[in-house]
Parts: sequence; C-alpha cells; structure tokens
Amino acid sequence: MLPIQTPMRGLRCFCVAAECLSFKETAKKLYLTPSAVSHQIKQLEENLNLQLFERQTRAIVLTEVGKQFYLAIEPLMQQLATTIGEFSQAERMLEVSISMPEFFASELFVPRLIGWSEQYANINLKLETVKSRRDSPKYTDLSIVLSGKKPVEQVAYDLFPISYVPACNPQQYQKWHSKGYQVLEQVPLILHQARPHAWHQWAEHVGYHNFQPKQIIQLDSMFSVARAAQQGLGVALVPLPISNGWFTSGSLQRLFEQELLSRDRYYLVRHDDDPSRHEIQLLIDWILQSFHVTPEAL
Amino acid sequence: MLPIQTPMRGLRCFCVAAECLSFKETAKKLYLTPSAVSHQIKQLEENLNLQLFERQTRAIVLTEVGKQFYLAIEPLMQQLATTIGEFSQAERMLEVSISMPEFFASELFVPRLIGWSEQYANINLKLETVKSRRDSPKYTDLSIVLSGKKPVEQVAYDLFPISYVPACNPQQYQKWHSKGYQVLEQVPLILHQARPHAWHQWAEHVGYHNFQPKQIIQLDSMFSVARAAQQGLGVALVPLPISNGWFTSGSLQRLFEQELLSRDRYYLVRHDDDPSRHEIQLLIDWILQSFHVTPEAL
DNA sequence: CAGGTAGATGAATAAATTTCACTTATCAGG
DNA sequence: CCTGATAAGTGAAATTTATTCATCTACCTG
Repeated sequence: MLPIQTPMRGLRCFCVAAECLSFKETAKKLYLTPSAVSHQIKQLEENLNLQLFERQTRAIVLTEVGKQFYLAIEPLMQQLATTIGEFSQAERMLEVSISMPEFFASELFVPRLIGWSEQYANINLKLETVKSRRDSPKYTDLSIVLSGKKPVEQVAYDLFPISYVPACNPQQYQKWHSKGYQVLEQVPLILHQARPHAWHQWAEHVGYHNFQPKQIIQLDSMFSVARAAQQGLGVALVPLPISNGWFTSGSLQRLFEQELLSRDRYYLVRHDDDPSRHEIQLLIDWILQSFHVTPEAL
Repeated sequence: MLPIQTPMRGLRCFCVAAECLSFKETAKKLYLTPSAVSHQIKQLEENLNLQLFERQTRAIVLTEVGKQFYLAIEPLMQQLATTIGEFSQAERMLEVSISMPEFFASELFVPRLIGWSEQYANINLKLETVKSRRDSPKYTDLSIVLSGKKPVEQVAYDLFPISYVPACNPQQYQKWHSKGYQVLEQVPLILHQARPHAWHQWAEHVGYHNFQPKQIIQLDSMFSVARAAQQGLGVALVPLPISNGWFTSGSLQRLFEQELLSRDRYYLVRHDDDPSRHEIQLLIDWILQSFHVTPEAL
C-alpha cells in the first residue's frame, strides 16, 4: 500500500550525490558527515534492491540504472520542493555560503563585512576560506577565485586584477633599499607556493637578468608570506591591491616600486543558479559594489 | 538550500488523512496510532507554518489551503511512489486486507481459506471481522457486506442472497416441532440485533398473523445467535446458506421449512482501485469462484 | 614506500518518531 | 440532564531510526 517507507532523506542524498559524484561533498552540502551519506545511500540501495552507485576506490560513479533513476527522480524532487516552497509560510532561513582565499578574506572581505551585516541583518553568511586555488570547494553558493582566465561553465563576475610588489619590514627598508636590486640576492625571498616562479618573473620584468636569489621560502598562505616579511625574515612579493592595508598601517614597506602585473584576476563565481535565491544576488551585488568594480557578467 | 527537511512521513500522513478525513482511519491505514498521526500532521503544519486541517470536535476538515495543498501534493506523491515502484527490484510484500461479518468469516470464509493459502502461498491475507454492518471499515482493500442494495461509489460484486430459517437444538426438535407455530409464542426467540423485526417478518411471511412472541433475545453477532439456539435457549432465525454447516453437522435442526427471503445479499466490495495491485483481483476471483457465483461487476 | 584521501563499516551516541496514559469536547441514548 | 462512548489533543516515556565516531581498506601521489 505504501511503496515508500522513509526514503526521503535517502532520495535527497542520492540526488545531491548523483550531482557531486562525491559523498564527501554531498555531506558538506547537506551538513552531514560522509559516513551518514554512505549509510543513507546504502540503505536506499537496499530498500530498492538496486545498485545505484559503483564504488571505485576514491570516487563513485552512477550505474546505468542509477543514471536512469536520477533522471526519473530528480524532477519529482524538484517539483516537490518547489510546491512545498510555494505553500510554505515559514520564512526561509536566508543563508549564502561563499568561499575565497584566506588572504582575500582577511584583508578585504572581512574588514568590510560590517557593512553587509548592517544592511542585510536577516541574511546569514557562511564564509569558507581556502589556502590554495587548487582545492575547489564547489559546495558553496559563491566563490571568489584567483585565475588567469574567466571561469567557464558558471556565471562569473570580474573583480579586479592583481599585481605583485616587493615588500619588507619598514625598519629594514632604509638599509635594504639603498642596496638596490642586489639585496634580493642577499636576503631570503618569500613567496606563495602557488606562484613559485613569481620572483624570477618579477626580476625579468624589471630587467634584472641572471637573477640568482640566495634563498626562496615558499609558504602556503599569503597571510604567512606577509607576516614573514613583516617580521623581517626577508623580502616578500605581496599582492596589490589587497595588501594595501599592510602598507597604510606601516606593517610593511614597499621595497621597490616596480610591480609585476600578472594575468591573474579575482573572479566572483556563482555555483548555485537557483533564480529564486534572491539572497545570493544580493551578496553578489554587494561584493561588486563594495569592491568598486563595474559588474560585468560573463 | 533544502526546502524540505523530513516532511515525507508527514506528507504521507497528510495525503491519507485528507482522503479519510479521520486521523483514526489514517492511523489504521498506515499501521500507526492516531496519536502518531496527530503528532506528524501537527509537525507538518508547524514546518509549513500553515493550518492544513480545521479540528472539529470529533472530525477534521481540510482548510482552504489544506485543500489546495492536497491537490498540489497528492499527484507528486503518487508519481514519486510510482516511479520508485517502477525501479524497485525488491519484491513487494503482497498483502490483501478484507473485512467481513464475523459469521460469514467463521462459517464460509475461514473454512475454505486453506484453498487460498495453498494456491497463493506468497500473498498475505489480513482478515478483519465486523460485528454489525453499520461500522464501515473503509481501510481494507475489500469488504464483504450484507446489504439490501448494491453498494454504489465502488466496484461491487454480487455474491448470493440470504434467507432466514427457524432453527433449534436437535434434541428439542421433536417436542417443539409437534406444537406447530404455536411454540414460537412459548419459547424465547433469538435473532441478530441488526434485524430486530425479522421474526415478525417471518411470521407475516408464513401467514401467521397476530404474532405474539413470548420473549425476543437480540444478540450482537450471528455466531452468538446460532450458539444460543444450539444450546437450547430457544428458536433462532439463522441465515441460509451460510448456516448450512450447523445443520449438516447436526448442531442445529431446522424447526420449520419456511424461509424468510430477504432483500439482503452479500456483496464483495473493492475499496482500493489501484489497478497494479493484482493480488486484490486474485482474491476477488478466488472468492467469486469459491462461492460458486457468476462474477458480475457492477 | 610513506603520506594522504575517499569511501566502508560497525558500535556508540544522538535524534527523531511512536506509543502510552490521560484530558477535552461532543454526540447518542435513556 | 445525565451516562457512556468516541475522536482528537498532549506531554512524557519508550522505542526506533539516524548520525557520528573510531577504524579500516584501497589506492593514488610523490
């Protein structure tokens, strides 16, 4: 009489997992542990007596029936959710999730966040920072990413380009600056491990050929890079404009004026394309406005 | 991000309750207690922040939004169930529920049930007996009912008519029969409370006017009526053909040959009209065949 | 071959649902 | 105008179900 017992959670899990093709990401999206997702999908498969996923060692792929089941179930789930949403009088908990590089977050985003929370006190915000541009946390509604080209496959907004400039402890500035470019072969050079050749590119850019740095220190976050320079460890290549705060506060001093213009720009990428989630557009608009960039959708 | 948290059970409850307009019957259909149904629907209403039912004292009615919600949700639930059913490789637990009068069950149905369970060993059967024809247990797939006219609004199959015949303890037969109809004014007359005037109708039928019974005993089940007559309490009006077993076994003796033909017939009524539930049709066919009646659908 | 990651698994724990015992309000009969 | 019976509502207890936690396995990477 009742063909479905309680597979609702399982079905939700399945639909998300069929999109992510990863239990780990599914778990993040659903605010669960990967274990819970695994249990639920296993149970769903047992209920249906069907294998929906083929478990490979570190990945999952939909079986043939799994694909068909997804195509059959997903629209229904969508409709159900929409219908319930239409009737529901409960004010939805508005929340936007966004991921961005640590340094962008600490230097630009968080300091201006007070403006957001005052203007949109009813919208919750979930900020997730990533160390490297390589880990792609697709489970947030938005991402700010540093990339050499506009991300395709998603809606992306251009923010601004970055350039790199040598910076050091202000107290060491006089001594080091007077030595000219030579100092760069006498003190440790600090940079982010994501751009290991940035110092050589900078040297090339300013016409300093046959560049032989004494030591290069790669750190895994730009915050560490700036911090290391500030502590007097050596000379760091720090990004502009997002490091401006360090210069205006006097924590760092520009050692040379020459900037390395990179092809990299910050882009704001939207992953969730649900048009009814107005709060996402609000955050997009606020980011574009707050960082003084003309919004140009890709 | 997820508009539905876990309202699946609640939605199922709601759909059934919207059809039954009774928490009690909903509970029976879903194998729950009425309290559980009440809790679930209350929770669903809280989730949606909508009042779906208006609670009257002993009944519930759908509110206006409740009606609309039902119309919007029910087809989706149906589709979801159908889709899952199509994919599910789990062999469905086949079960048919049927309700019938106690006496019909004990005299005709149960004795022949061995044939059913041998032929369809994989189909479970749930038998529910009712004392009076007044309580209508609509929550079974099938019902056998005694009625003066063919039930409308449902698929009904004609089984057979019944007549009533006076019966008594075999040991008292000689003494009582020799007295003729007069004995009926000297010993207690026993009948089912559902037909309190049956004895007077019988008397009228045989041309016994000015009938003045000494005492009439109404019992609430035909089994009690037959049992009382068998014990020698008095003369009972027992139904044919379903009491035949009592006569052939010698437990009861027909006191007079005259039968009261009633307009009442047994009908087999189908409540669940899901055409995919083949097991229901199997039971219908088996009943029609086992009781030697030509199947004529209404 | 060590280090790290995605997933699986089963026991322990947390959270949900169901029942139970009791209450309210009303209807039907006497 | 009672009395008994019925349908539904409630809150706490009890049970069932879901989630996490701690481990394991397999495998990719360097």
